[in-house]
Amino acid sequence: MEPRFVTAADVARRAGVSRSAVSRAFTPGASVAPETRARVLEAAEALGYRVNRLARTLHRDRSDLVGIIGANLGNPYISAQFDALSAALQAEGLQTLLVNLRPDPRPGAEPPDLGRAVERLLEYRVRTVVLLSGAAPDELVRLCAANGVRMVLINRPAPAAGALADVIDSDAAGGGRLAARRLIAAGCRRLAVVLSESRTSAKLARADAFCAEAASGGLTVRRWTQGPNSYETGVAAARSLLEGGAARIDGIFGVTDEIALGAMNTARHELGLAVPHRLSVIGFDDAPISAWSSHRLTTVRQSLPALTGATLEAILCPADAAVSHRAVAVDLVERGSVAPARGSAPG
Amino acid sequence: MEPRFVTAADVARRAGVSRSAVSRAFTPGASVAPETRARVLEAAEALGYRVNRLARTLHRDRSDLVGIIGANLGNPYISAQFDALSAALQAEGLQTLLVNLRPDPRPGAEPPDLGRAVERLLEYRVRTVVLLSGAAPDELVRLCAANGVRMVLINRPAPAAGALADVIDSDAAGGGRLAARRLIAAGCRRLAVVLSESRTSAKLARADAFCAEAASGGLTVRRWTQGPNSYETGVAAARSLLEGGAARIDGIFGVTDEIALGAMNTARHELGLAVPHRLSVIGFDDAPISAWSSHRLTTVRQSLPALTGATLEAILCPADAAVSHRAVAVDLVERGSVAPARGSAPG
DNA sequence: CGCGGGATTGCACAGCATTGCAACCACGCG
DNA sequence: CGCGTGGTTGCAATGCTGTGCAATCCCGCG
Repeated sequence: MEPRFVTAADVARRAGVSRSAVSRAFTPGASVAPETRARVLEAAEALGYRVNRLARTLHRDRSDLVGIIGANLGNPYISAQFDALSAALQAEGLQTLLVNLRPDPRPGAEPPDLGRAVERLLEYRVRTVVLLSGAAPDELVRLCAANGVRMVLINRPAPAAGALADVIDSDAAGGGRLAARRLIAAGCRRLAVVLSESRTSAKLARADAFCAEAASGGLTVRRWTQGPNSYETGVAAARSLLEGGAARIDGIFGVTDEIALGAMNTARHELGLAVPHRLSVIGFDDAPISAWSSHRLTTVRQSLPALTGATLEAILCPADAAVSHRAVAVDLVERGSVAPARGSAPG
Repeated sequence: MEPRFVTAADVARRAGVSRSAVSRAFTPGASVAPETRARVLEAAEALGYRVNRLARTLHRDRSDLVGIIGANLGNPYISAQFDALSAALQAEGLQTLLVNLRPDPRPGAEPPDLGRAVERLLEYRVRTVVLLSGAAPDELVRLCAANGVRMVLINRPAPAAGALADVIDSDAAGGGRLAARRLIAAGCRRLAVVLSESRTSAKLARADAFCAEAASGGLTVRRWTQGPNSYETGVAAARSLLEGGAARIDGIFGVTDEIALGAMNTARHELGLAVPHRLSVIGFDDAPISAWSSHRLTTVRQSLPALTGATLEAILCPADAAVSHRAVAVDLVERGSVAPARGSAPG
C-alpha cells in the first residue's frame, strides 16, 4: 500500500546473498566475484534499489554535502555565481545544500540568523560550508573548525580566527583604485560612491580604496550609504545625489553592478541625464546583464570562472590541508558608461 | 587531534544519563523530567552537540530534504523563483537540495541527464522532488511515485502518468492569448513569436495560444525557434527577423522575458528601431529586471508569490493526499514596450 | 592426494539516533 | 501499610549501510 524505499536487505534476499555482498557490489574496488556482483545488480535493478547516502554517511567521516549560505540570490551576479558553483560541485560528485539568508519581508519578522544557518548545516554533517553572504563571526568559524568542517569565505572579510577558514577574495582594493583612476581619467571631478548599509563585506574595501585613490588625486568623494544591497539602493542614491543638480556629481562608483545599474538607469531615464557625457558610472562584478546593450556598463570584472575555480579548489582540498588564501585578480572592462579618457593614457 | 562530531552517547556520558534520555531531551513532547532535560541540554551545550539529521532520517519515513531540479539558474525569473522558493521552504523547516541541470559548456561534454538527477535525489531520500526545468518523462514520475516521493512539476507539461505528480501551471494559453490581443490592439499586423528549441515546456503552449489567437484575428505569425533558452536567443531572433527590414515585423512575443529583452534591446540599440513606435515587444514572466527603467517591458505576469505559494502548498500537503493540479492566473502588466491600444478597448 | 594461498563471502559490529516496552520510582488513597 | 497509578528512565531492537575478521571455497602445486 504505502511504498517504501527498497533496502539492501531486500536486494540480498532476492539475489540470494548476504547483505554485505550487496554493499560490496556497490562499492568500487571491493572484493566481489563478478558473477555475484552481476546477480546483485540485476536484483537491484529489478527492485529499484539505490544506496541510501544518508546511511552511508554515518560511516564515512565526510559527507558529499556542501552547504552554501547565501542571500541576494536574485542579484544578477550572485545568481550567476551560485549557478556556476553548484554546477561545478555536481560535476565533482558533491551535492549542494542551500541555506537562504534572505530577509523575510513581512513586518516584524526576525532577521535571518547566520548562526542558526551554520548550525543547521552542521546538523546535516556537511563537509564544507561556503559563505556567499554575510560576515563570519569568529565564533562560527571556530564552531565549524571544532566539528572538522572547512569553511570557505568568498569575498568576506577574513575572520580574526583566520587560520581556520579558507578565504577567497577578489582584489577589492585594486578594483576600487581602478574605478577611481578611470573616472578621474574621464575628467570627472565630483565623485560619489554608493554602497549599502551591510557593513561587513568586501564592498567596504572597494569603497575605501576608491576614496583613497581619489584623495591621492586631490578629490574628495561623496559617500552615500543606505539601505540593503539592491537595485533600489542605486535608484535611491541617484535620486538623492543628482536631483536638483546642485552637487553636480559627475562620476558614480557603485560597489556592485546591481547598484550601479540602478543609479545609471535612474539618471538616464528618470532624471534625463546623459550617460556618459554628463555623468559617468562604473560598477563592480561584471554581471551578465551589465553587458546587455540596454546597459553597456563599464565595470570592474571579477572573473566568474576564476572565482569558481578557486572556490572549487578550496572545497576539494584534503581535509587536513592547511587553509589558504586565494586572491582573484580583477580588471576593468570598458563599455559605454564612462566618458572617454582624456589626455595621457593611464600608467 | 582530528575533530569529530559529538554524538548523543558523548552527551549521555557527560550528563550521566542514558542515550535514550538525550534523544528524548531533543524531541518535543517526549516524556522527560524537566530537570533531566536541563542537565542534558547543558551537557550538549558544553560539548557542542547537535542532532545528526542524517541518522534521524533513518527512522522517520520522510526526510526534511526537498530536491529541486533546475537549469537556467541565471535566468532572471528563475533565479527569483528559486530564491523565493528556497526561502519559503526554509521557513517551514525544510532544506533545499539542489541539482543543477546546467549544460556543461565544454565541447564533447555529455548533456545533463534528468534521470540521473532524480536518481541522485532519491539516494538522499528527499521527501519531494520539484522540477523547475526539463520535462518529466513518465518513467521518472513513476519512479518517484514507486518510492513514495512526491513530484511537483512547475510549468511542466503534465505527464501521461498524470495521477502521480502534482502540477502547478500558470495559465500559458491565457497568457499567449493576452499577448496576441494586446499586440493586435496596438495595430501590429506582422507578428512573430520567439522561442527556444527546448520543446518540452509550457513555453510551447504560450506560443501556440499566441498563434491561434492571432489566426482568429486573421493574422499569421512568423515562428522563430532556435537555440537554448537564453538572452542570446532573443538577440539572434531580432537580428534574423528584423535585419534588412524586408519582413517588416512590427510585433514580437518572446515566450520568456529574457528572450523578449534580448530581442527588444537588439532592435532598439543595435538595429536602431524605435520601440514601441516601430516595433512592439511583449514578454512572459514579469521578471524583476523587466520593470527596470532601462527596459519597461510590457509582459504577461505570473505572480511569483502565487506561484511560490502554490508550490509550497503542494510540497507541504500530507503524503497520502491525492495529487492536485493548481492553476496560477496570469495578467498583463502594461509598461512601455507596446504601442498604445487603438480604437475600442479590448473586451 | 595433501596443503598453501588467494579470492569470496558471511558474521557481527560500528556508526547515530528513535522508540516500544518494561522496570522503576514515588506518591496518594483506601 | 499495601496497592494502584502516573511519570521517568533504561534496555534493546530498529532503521540502513560499511567493513574488519574469520571462515570457506577452490585451485594449483609439490
